[in-house]
Amino acid sequence: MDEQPRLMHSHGVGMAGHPGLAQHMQDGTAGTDGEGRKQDIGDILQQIMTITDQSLDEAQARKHALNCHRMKPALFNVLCEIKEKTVLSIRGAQEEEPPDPQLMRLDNMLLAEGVAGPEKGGGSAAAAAAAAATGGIGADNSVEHTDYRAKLSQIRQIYHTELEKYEQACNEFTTHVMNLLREQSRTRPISPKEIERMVSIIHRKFSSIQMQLKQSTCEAVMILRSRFLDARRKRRNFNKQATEILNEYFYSHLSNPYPSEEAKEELAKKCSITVSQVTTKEPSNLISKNVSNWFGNKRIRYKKNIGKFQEEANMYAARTAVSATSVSAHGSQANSPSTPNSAGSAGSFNMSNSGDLFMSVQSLNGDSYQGGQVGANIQSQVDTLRHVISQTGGYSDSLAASQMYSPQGINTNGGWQDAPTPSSVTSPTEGPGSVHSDTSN
DNA sequence: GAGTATGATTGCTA
DNA sequence: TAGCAATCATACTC
Repeated sequence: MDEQPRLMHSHGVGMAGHPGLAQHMQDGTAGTDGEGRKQDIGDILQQIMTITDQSLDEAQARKHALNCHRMKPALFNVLCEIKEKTVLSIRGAQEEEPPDPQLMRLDNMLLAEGVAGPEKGGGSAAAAAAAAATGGIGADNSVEHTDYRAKLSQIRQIYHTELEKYEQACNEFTTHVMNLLREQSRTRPISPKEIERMVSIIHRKFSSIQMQLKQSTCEAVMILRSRFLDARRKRRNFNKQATEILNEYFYSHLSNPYPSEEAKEELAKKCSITVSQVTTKEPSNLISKNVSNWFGNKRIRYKKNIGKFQEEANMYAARTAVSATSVSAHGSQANSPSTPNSAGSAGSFNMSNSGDLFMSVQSLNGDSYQGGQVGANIQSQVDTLRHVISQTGGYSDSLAASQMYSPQGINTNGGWQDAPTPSSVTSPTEGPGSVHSDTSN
């Protein structure tokens, strides 16, 4: 039996937290004979093997007895030697891992959004950027800005609460495992490296949970951002007055409903179009863009379904006609909306009183109307009067029976005949007067 | 909740 | 680049 010298030799390995054990081991083997030791080791091993079958109290008592056993230090020493030999196998796992690039991306994003790191006003930078994208000013916007910040702040709060919980749980669990290992180190050799490794395993597990938290937080921020920035979600109908003004212009320029840039801006101002209704990416055209949209939609929808717009056209035509008559009768020189594209237009666009329209004066179709300074150029007055006349049967001879009203300016191809710019109006396959609907709706 | 109205966007053309 | 046509997405109405 060549074990004796090894049993006697202590390497002092695996005494973590228990420096006294090494000394105990060195002292514990003196004065024993070979046969007796064999018996003792057999007993100890037997007791260890059966300890799990016992009750907690019994096991504790047995453990205490084992710890006090005279052969325990020798056995412990053997275990230390074995441990020393096998420790090489776990060395590879000890190496530092490079930081996870995905985790870094998530961290960076959370920092940029103001969710992680120091409080930066609840993501005000991001909110400001988003606000800039939608125009940057206006009461609506500030409300949305506040809303965005509140929601971001909520996300931040949840994130930090959860993170704190995870960290606390991680610390508790680590402490628990370390205590367990220290306790176990009384009966089996456990190196500090082994404890470190165990701790790092625990940390890795918890950091993967944290990564999930970071990922879902990022997703929440992205959803919030996209909702805040998505202009389509923020569509607001123009108010009634704005629609009146735009319709007024449209029907009074039916022969050429293509307002110039200046006219668009003037209309936008008159309509008090809010920032939330301006969603172009190009700041230079912020205001007139939605007017362009409105006219674009109007032209197409009017052309597609003239029948549907008949009544509306009559109403506005009548209003404008009355206005023109009134203006003419009073000999006033009303400034009219400039329509550079339309022949005969003159003067600058001025709808200064259009906000007070439609009061007191009875129009041809019974609507009330204020004979104010409605901006209408000569061409548009002619258009309107023709329209009214056509409605009252004045042009009946020249109109096909199916065409209650031949819209001024729309040619047989569906385009506005005297409009120089919309040269691409070629697609309608049915003539004006046929009823379409906006197919998407 | 379904149907409709309407402002905005996208892709294309001239 | 403006405008058309189709489409989307939301608001509004019943």
